[in-house]
Amino acid sequence: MGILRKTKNLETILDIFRQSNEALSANLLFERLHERMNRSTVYRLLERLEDDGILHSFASMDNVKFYALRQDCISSGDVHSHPHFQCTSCNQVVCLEQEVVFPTLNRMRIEEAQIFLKGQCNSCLSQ
Amino acid sequence: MGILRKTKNLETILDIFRQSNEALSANLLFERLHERMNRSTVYRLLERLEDDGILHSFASMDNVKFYALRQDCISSGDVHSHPHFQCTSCNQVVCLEQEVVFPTLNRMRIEEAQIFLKGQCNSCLSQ
DNA sequence: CAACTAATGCGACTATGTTGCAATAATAAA
DNA sequence: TTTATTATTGCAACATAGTCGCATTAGTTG
Ligand SMILES: [Mn+2]
Ligand SMILES: [Mn+2]
Ligand SMILES: [Zn+2]
Ligand SMILES: [Zn+2]
Repeated sequence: MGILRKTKNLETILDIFRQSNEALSANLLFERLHERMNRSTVYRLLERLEDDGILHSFASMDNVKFYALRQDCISSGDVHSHPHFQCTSCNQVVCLEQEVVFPTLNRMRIEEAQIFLKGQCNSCLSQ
Repeated sequence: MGILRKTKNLETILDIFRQSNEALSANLLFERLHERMNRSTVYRLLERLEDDGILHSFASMDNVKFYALRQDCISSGDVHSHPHFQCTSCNQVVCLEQEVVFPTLNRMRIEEAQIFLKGQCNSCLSQ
């Protein structure tokens, strides 16, 4: 798969991700677009951008799929993953820098890992 | 909150959790009940059992809420959490024993943490 | 037993996400 | 530039997970 055509909608969505370092759900994105893009299109573009390796996705604790720009990451035999954090005050979701490595455990082969944290973000703490 | 009345439905659901150490979603539970309990009742009982501290819940990577019996766990200032694991072959979801402690980070106050792992479980690996 | 009210079933509803299809627009070919 | 090709879009209908109001049922208490 991958991006075949560079459309206006695709550029619009990419710009939103580039203009902030937040992670966004399809619905949050849809709201920021002031509903000027069809809901299906938003979902399809997010999927395409993930297939293409430009975005990555993860599930929030509320069972909502979030997307964020993919940073280059280490690859090796072990599974790598960075945590995601949601502030319980301002609700912002962000990728945390710190990479976590999951060593192969004795009794199971780990292939994918997700760490999701909730709490108070720095800017909400200092208010 | 908490359990006020010990009903048949409640016992039925608790028995299913006690008879295996799996984690289950509302729908998986509904299927195991051979649809002999109303869907809303399943959701409501899961919520009640969680409020009462008998079950705990977490989100799977597919954005589905899973429940499992709550084991007694350490409490201290730090946030404690055990990982959850889903086998990509047999789809079983289980709680892992190992506790993970999240120390308070410099720039944010962590209040809740979730680790979700996917891969091959022991019994699927040895086949 | 009767009285009280939590729990249940039912149906309608919300939120999130998916899909088929005809129309549109990005790209390639002429 | 114009035309042809087909990926992308909007739309509507659908799917799945979960919630809620309300009348009925069934634990619990005395
Ligand atoms: Mn991330
Ligand atoms: Mn668990
Ligand atoms: Zn915040
Ligand atoms: Zn397995």
